[in-house]
Amino acid sequence: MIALLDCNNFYASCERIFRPDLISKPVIVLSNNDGCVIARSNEVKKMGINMGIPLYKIEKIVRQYQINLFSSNFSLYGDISNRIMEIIKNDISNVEIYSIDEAFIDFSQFANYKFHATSLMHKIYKWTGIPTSIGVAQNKTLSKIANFFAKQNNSNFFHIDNSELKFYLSKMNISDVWGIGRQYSKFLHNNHIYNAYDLSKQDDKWILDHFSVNGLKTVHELRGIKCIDIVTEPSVRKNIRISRSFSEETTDYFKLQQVISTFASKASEKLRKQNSLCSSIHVFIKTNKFKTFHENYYYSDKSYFDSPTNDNSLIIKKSLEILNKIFIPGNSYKQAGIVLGNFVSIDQFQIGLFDNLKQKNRRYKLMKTFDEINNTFGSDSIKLGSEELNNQWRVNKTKLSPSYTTKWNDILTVNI
DNA sequence: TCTGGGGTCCTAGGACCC
DNA sequence: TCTGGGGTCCTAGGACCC
Repeated sequence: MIALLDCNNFYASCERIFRPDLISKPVIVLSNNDGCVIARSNEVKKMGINMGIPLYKIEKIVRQYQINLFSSNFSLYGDISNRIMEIIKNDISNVEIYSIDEAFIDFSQFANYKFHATSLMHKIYKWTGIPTSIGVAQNKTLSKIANFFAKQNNSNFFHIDNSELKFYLSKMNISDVWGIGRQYSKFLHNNHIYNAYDLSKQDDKWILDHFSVNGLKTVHELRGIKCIDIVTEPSVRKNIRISRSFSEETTDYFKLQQVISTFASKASEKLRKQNSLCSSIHVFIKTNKFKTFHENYYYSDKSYFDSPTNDNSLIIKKSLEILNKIFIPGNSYKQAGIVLGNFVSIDQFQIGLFDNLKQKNRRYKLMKTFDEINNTFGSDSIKLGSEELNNQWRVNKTKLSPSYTTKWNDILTVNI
């Protein structure tokens, strides 16, 4: 038996931890630059405000119902998430942290699912203030569905037995099934398949012809067969991507150089954290796609390193070379990003024929010290000269809450 | 009139997830 | 005026090999 634990309206709930006055009031969390809605409290969901809608389209309703808006505060959400996952892992060993607010938990050792689920949710709420719900079923896909019903019934817990599959799957819209996205839904609708039960009855060959093997796994799981395992070991990233939209468009090459340098530096820091070296780097800049009707708005190129690296300055240097190639003067850019790829583990690194080992070791030590300083004294304590000193023009977060749990300066003061 | 068979590797693009 | 960010996996097709 597999349980899916899901934090209810996670980002909105995080904002409420230190603002209990907002409990049962409408709360929205916005994307970077306060652009789109990325999390909604139940009150907001009931108003019919959809996920991903741009803020400017709902301004009237926001004013009318006095919805509380927040800029996204990922250091807060990440920290709360870590605490929740620790609580779960303390109790149960076989856990897959699936996303910032979800975990698959092996429940097969338990006889009384409801008892264990309820006590876990109770503990999480007591220790962190985050409300959660748990769905239990035969496999991952079905536990997602059970969780869906837990939320729908406001019961926080739901168990689906294999004998009840027909009943519940028939009530499950095809587009709400895990693994069925917009394109697949459209295709299935065109073929008169509307709910999860319909899908589970389809012929294997037909599924394989129109979907990938993952589609077939989903269908088998709907039939109650276990196909997708719990992955308890956190996997090493295969790509590291950093990109941002800007609050103001820019034509300034120098500004873009600073932005790309900063992204390259941050990405290489992540790379070092997971003990990897990258062999390729991909840089892109975009003009405003909502304003560009005639031509291409996406400019990018990819380049390879002679020898895999996680050296800040090499990665920055290469990224700026690419920027120089793709930059077109006169264009007004709205977004930029970099992706590091083709990783090798630092332990399995093959020394190149022309590598200067002594130099490499010195750089390695330098990077280590660089990271140690930033870890000890806070990120951005030191950075390379080509990076931005401040990025105030770049990202707009006017409604940012304090980082209550991760910054000394933001810690809560209690007056007695 | 007419051009084999069997394989690997890489990449771009498309699907999905949160 | 104002539209996010960061991932994974699979497949088709091209290039190349013998």
